[in-house]
Amino acid sequence: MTEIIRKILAEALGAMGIPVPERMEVEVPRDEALGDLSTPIAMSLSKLLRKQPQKIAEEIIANIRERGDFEKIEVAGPGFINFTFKKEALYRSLSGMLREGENHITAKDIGKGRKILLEFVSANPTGPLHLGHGRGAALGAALANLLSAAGFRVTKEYYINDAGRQMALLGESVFAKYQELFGISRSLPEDGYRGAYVEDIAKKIAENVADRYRGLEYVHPQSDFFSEYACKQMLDLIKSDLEAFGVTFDTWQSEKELYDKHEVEQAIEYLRGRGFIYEHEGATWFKATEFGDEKDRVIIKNDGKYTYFASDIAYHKKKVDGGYDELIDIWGADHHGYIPRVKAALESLGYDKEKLKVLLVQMVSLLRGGKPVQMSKRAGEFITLRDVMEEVGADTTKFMFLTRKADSHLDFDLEVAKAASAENPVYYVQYAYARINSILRHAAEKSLSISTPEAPDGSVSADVDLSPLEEPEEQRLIKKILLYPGVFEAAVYAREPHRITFYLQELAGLFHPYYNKHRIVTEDGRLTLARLALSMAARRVLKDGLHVLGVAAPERM
RNA sequence: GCGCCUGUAGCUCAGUUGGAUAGAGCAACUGCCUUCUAAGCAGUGGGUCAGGGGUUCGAAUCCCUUCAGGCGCACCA
Repeated sequence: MTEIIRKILAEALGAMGIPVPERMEVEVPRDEALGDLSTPIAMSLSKLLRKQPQKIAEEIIANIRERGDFEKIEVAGPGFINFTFKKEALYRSLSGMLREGENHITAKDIGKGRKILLEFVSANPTGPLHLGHGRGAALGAALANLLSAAGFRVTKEYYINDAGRQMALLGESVFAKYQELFGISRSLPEDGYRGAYVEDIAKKIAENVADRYRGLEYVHPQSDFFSEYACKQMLDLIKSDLEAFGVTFDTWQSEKELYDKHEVEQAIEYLRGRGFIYEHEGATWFKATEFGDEKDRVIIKNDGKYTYFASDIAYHKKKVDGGYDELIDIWGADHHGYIPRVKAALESLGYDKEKLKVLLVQMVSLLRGGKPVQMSKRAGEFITLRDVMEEVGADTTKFMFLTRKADSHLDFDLEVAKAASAENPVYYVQYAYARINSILRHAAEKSLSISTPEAPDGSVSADVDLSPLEEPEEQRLIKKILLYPGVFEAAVYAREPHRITFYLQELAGLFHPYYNKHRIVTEDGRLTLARLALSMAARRVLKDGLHVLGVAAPERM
């Protein structure tokens, strides 16, 4: 519907010789009595044209050619142009949507096949995923679904930090536990890992190799064996946690591999050739300040070891070289200070830094009954993503994450999430979907069903006469359903899946009262078919939206 | 000290990139199942949009400032 308004506005402005603004705002008026859709465009043009908004609005209206779809178009308030559709126009749009099936939503093809590399989670394989990772996972997966549905070619990537000190620490921690299994006391390294999972891995190794490494020192080659084994175990655990959470990846990029294939060296040498690398006090530095960062950054320490940033340069070079039109990184907000240097790296490599978009996910505070849950990774006491999934459920957890925009802090209260489970927003939306399915089943028993591309087994064509839908609840529902493509599009442009979440709650919030007040399946065949068609349309949008969010759409509850 | 994020109903959060009288869910209170699913519905109460200044036709939204919370400011990852 918003598309129709934009089109006729553009035509009218064109006829008036006014340049069409890039972004024409079309919104739903606060009060439905004002109209179905509204635009403040006359007010925004007021300054440019040096005319009163009301006058401009009137002129625009006078220049609108195709007004056949509208009951009325009028100026209101300080200069809004309000549009009210004819019922027939709404019925026509809804019929079109039913006929087109899934294509209706993605038909616009915003992405036009452009390639996006979406990197998210990328948690170090040194411990299980926690709730903050879950938030990134939920957002990343939803964003990938959203962008894919909009016609982008999205690759979901997980970057594995399997090189460097942390892996050595993990290996040594496991090694210490392994020795303990044979009654040999070894102190953990100072910053070692203490979780129960460390012991689990040690036990697994003992099962496999028995006492082969008993009593040895933590040096090559056993150090490599332990750290690599532990890393693999952790990755398996992370993968299975993500899978249980319903999040999958297309590619897993290993940091170690960047070193093994000399891609880090090559990237640095390339930059050295361009004059952005220098030696100072025994270390190798990158001239980040040339590209707007606060200070230059060390990439090789004076002990000869690379910093994390060194491999990140190579990694992001690899990303761009992969032929992607856009890179999206989802990071925890605690890494925000890192953005300027990575952008600097991209620029120094000769790439457009605007290609990279970093989405920051704010911290999650885990509460139980209003009190913070104490978590200490060092002591190995923390609640993992899996714990939360088992306690409150994956769908609820995801939905909670996706009802917030990424950059706001989040209090996740286990008691609230659980206690409210019966009246959780996620169930409200899912219930609407399940309820519609129940109605359709009921209708099918009475040999009443309608055929649409997604339900081809029906006996009646989608060209149902919708004109019996005259109740205000029905009008509201139709309009809300027809708004979905616009909401979807806005969510895509803003890269904000949470807009879908809120829309779905609103849609469910119209269907439930409708259901409660009116019967879908009645003695009146014409009315019944029309209502079934409306329900089908709502069902499709709910299903599509839930799919984007990565939340289950249950046939029954 | 500097930088980034946040501050909206008792609680958790939206607010369509500056638009009309600021919304939803929880929580509280009152009603509704013989009928397609009560995980639902109908109704009631609830606000100095942290405070102050500015920009303009118009500000929760943009700018400045104060306050509060969080997170960063490594030759850590």
